[in-house]
Amino acid sequence: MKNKINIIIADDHPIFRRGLVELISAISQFSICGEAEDGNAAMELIQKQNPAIAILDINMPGMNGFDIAKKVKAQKLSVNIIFLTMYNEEELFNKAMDLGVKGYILKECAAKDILDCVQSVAEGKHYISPVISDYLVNRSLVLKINENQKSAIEKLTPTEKQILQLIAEDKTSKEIADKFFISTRTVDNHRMNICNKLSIHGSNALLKFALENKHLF
Amino acid sequence: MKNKINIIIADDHPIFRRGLVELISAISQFSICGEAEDGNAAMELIQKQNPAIAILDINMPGMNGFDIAKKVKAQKLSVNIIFLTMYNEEELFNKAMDLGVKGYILKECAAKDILDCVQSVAEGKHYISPVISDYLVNRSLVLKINENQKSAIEKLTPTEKQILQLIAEDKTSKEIADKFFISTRTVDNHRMNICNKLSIHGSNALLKFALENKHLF
DNA sequence: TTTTATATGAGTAGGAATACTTAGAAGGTT
DNA sequence: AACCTTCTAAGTATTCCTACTCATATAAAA
Repeated sequence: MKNKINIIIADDHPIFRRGLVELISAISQFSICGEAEDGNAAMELIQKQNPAIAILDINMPGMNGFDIAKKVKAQKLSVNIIFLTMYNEEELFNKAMDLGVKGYILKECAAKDILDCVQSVAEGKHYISPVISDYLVNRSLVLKINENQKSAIEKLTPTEKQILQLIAEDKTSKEIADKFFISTRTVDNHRMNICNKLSIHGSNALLKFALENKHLF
Repeated sequence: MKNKINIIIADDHPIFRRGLVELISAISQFSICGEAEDGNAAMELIQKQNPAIAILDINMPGMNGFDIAKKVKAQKLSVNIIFLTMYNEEELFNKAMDLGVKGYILKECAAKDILDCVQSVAEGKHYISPVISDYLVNRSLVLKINENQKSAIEKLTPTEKQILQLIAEDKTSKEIADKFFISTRTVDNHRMNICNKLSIHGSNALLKFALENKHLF
């Protein structure tokens, strides 16, 4: 391994930090190029050392992990951030994802998990503690809300479904009519029938519905 | 624990299956109510035993894991499915998610991870092997495509951004005008300016853009 | 056989967004 | 002082969609 992966670690618990440093530096591929016990020191380290990865405790004196992630994002620094946290809360996790944090692991995780995380992030991938992967699924699928609509979609006739499909693909009524060699008025009628069956109303209601639910049909 | 959680296990490797059974049945909360070494047997077990959880190998003789998941979905059975697989491929994972599979873990995972997975799924949550959580993030965020548009959004003036925000929230020009006590014509002009800056054209172009990119602003 | 569902087409009305032009007022920049 | 940006506003025209009603043909179902 010629080029080691530079990592900085920030955690205000000395003993935990010590354990983490030893765990990671035991891997020849990784190199700890800095340690910090508060957020401000961590931010300085990131700016000066330009590490590949920064492992940050969320709760720290001075700047917390989120403050650092925001600043990194604003300044477009290249460091990949891993959050290491005690608590398992959906809101914190979602905020972290929005800030582009690459790794999110709980402190209760096994040592192997933490190393896997650093490895994955070093390869440019995300790594999320599996106990919080449920949140991630909630983010990506729209499960609950769409359960009703899902059954409503089943009520549509084949032609109606086809038209809904094309609406989701950004086609106008005229384009759809031309494609099927039918009148735009027919398409209009189908649109209205679909609206009624799905109980949606208002301007561009169908387009909105189609865009938000195209994964369902 | 009065009511144990009933689990069936299907895997065509006897030794692995044996290990899994012992691992899980060691937890008093869990009860193995059936074992199968091929997909058809597994499907029968699910239908007869109505277990809370089915742990399925993807590659099995007869029906594979996906076939079973499809049938379970079609028949609306209440069993929660966990996939246990050797290989780490994004397509398989995405298919599994679409079929409503609750747990997805690699066989290389630690015993603790597998137990955590069963526990999470028993609680109705999802549990995804962290080494594949990257796929999940790719599903939920639209990262790459929107990188260009991200910079374009920066060109908007504060007022324009605010209006774009409200468009994404499903407000009409009139509603936006009323909210800010300005003319709808002013809002119209802002809309047009935004369209020009973002280089988007066509009917309802802004609404489409706003809905697809609301996570960016 | 009567009814129902589906697909087709049209009339009329109005709301909403896009497209393009012009223009005044307020603020800061050079 | 001249210039530029931003926000404000209006005129005019067109396209698209929604809303409601009516009508016909066909095929399936009761």
